[in-house]
Amino acid sequence: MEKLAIGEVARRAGVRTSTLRYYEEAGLLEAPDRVNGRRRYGPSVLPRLRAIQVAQRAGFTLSEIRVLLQGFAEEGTTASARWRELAQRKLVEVEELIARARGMKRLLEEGLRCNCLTPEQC
Amino acid sequence: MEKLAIGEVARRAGVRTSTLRYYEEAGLLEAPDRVNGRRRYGPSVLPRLRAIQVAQRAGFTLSEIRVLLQGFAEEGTTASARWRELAQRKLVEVEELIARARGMKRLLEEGLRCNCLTPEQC
DNA sequence: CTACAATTTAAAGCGCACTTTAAGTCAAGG
DNA sequence: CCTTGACTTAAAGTGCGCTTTAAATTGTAG
Repeated sequence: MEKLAIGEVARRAGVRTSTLRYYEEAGLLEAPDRVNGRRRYGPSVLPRLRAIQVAQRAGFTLSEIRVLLQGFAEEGTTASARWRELAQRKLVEVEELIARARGMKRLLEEGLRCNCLTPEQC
Repeated sequence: MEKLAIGEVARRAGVRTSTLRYYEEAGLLEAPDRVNGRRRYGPSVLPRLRAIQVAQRAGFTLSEIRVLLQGFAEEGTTASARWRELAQRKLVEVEELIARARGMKRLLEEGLRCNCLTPEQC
């Protein structure tokens, strides 16, 4: 039997059981089978969780990831087309984030070079 | 008379009146004088608000900014020494942020180059 | 059999930076 | 006089991604 209990999935994926229930609630994971009321996951949940983690590292929010992982395409839109579109948009956001962070860095370095007594007078 | 009503301060600083009350509550702004129960701000609130905005753009949280703006130094610590210390630490954080964002960017670009059908198989 | 560990649920809590709401006060203008 | 608009307060709400709590139930080991 390759059905995994929630604790086992959590252990293997490196998340908490509460996170798995939360993801289910949030529509990121399908509701798994139940045995005596307990969740029993098929092994495919593990790559799915890895995909979620990768997408999170790429800066997607959970609700964006939910859209990314949805199986059905709208009118002639494949999953990969949807992914491409979202990734393209996210890339712009991430580039903006980098630009903002560089701005912060410059501000901080300037602030450190400047000899003002308080930031207010700077 | 150079005393400003809260709405005037908000307009000039580009924030909401609720934000000003919130900053007061949070210890970022001193409680101003009152006339008939209404707040009357001296003009020095404007540079202070600008300082807060600059610090926010530099990535400081409000509670860090509160510390930054505190007039009193601990034992032989001047305001600028405290600022330097916090700025130094924040610089490290910002550099980490930039590194993470670059990681995201790489992930996204790789994902866009790859021809997987779904992120799960990628 | 009994104790323990894992599981279940719904609901609340958290940290951040505010915003919104509701109900009330007050001054100036028409 | 009456409306309008700016102001007051305390308390609750927002969005995000979870975590924590409480109380109940079940499977397993000793």
